[in-house]
Amino acid sequence: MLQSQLFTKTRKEAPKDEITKNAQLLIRGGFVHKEMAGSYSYLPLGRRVLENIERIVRDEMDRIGGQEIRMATLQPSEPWKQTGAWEKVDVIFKINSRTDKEYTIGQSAEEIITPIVQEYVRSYKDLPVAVYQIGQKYRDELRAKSGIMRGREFTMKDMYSFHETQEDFDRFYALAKEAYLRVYKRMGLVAKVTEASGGSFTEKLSYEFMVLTSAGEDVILYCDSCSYCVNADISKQKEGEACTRCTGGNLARATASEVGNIFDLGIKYPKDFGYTYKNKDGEDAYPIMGCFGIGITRLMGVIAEALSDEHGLVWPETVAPYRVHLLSLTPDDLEASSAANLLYDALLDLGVDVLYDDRKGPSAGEKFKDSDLIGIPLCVVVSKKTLVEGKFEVKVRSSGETKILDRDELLSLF
RNA sequence: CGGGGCGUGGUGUAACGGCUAACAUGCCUGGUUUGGGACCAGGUGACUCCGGGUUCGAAUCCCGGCGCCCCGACCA
Repeated sequence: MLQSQLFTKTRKEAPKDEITKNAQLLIRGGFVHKEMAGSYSYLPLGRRVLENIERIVRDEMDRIGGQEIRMATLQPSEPWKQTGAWEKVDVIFKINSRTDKEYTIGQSAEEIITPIVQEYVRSYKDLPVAVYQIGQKYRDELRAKSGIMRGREFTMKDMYSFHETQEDFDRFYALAKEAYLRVYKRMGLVAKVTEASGGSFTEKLSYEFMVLTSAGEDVILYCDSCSYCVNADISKQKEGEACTRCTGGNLARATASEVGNIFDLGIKYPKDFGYTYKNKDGEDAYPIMGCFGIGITRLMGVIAEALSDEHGLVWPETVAPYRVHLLSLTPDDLEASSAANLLYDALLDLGVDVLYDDRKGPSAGEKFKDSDLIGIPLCVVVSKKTLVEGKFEVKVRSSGETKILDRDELLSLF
């Protein structure tokens, strides 16, 4: 991508009403545009980041047998009334057509997926099954906040699984847990599996996946020795007390952001919809159901919060909008600009995603500032200074480490 | 939803109740520059969030609305 053609521009200053780092940096870098409180548009750079996050999530869900679908976002009110959610869940957006028919726009999809699976999965031979989607969710939050981290519209991966037995659910839950932890790790984040309330879903505990960040809205207590972690909301223990799950560990306290969760739904939804399958003995039985969420847009915000520095964003390679930011410092110099053009083409030939700052106006300093702000992992500088020896400067955004390489050395990095 | 704060060119700010609403940045022209948001000159851009009211006179004071942010509550 030629940066001279990129329609978004960076900004020196963030809008004054954005306090959180994720919103400030993402707006300044031209990744997102705010439409209203809790609702953002994703611009070229931001859209590419989201796509990369989605790719990782999709990859891991497919790996544990998830089947991707796409459910309707505009949904009938009836199934929501059937389960009681229409009255009980206050974040549901309710809309009326001009003929006064009631609809909702999806805030979750248990009410949609259960009847779909019911139609096809009728035998124990068809179980277990796990189905997921990645799509927009809409929740009538009383207060949107924290930039893109808590909006009224957001992107979520929601997976639903159906099982014959509790044991089989537990087996799949363990698989999903590992997949979730891989998802976060691949994005450069460290998540903790946290015991939490099941909300209005279930009496049982649920598990939340928490990334430690000061921008988070949850408080967790975690053991400094074992992997035990609990949401402070439901913990009977306090910071500094001894861990009850291991010997020698003490509980530490931290703010964190929830980037995923798992609920054991039991047989609530199959019961509500009269969904039974035939078991081995030919009897009708309710499948046990689980739901598994990952906040895609929130992950983008958490990465922006957790991995940025005073100069701007620092994207991990796996989610970065481009892999290389190629800066042509002296585009008016014929020799330098043709060297940059050749390098750009060579990188494209190798299949490397490159943002090429070929702009003629901005000074060298401005290009460096922009590059730091946008946060692409590798910055390659083409200028007369190093070109006299036939070399290029390569800078790693995260560490600041710099190397002077010739063309072959540079291309061999990819 | 309770409490607090804030609404002025695209963005960030200024302006005692009183002159043509100022400055920076951005954007456009031209020139000069090119290793950390460089410089010079000219230009563009605002019904001061909306609606009422007070006043000779309102960006400024009062009332109502709307919007945004923060704290809390809430959070499938």
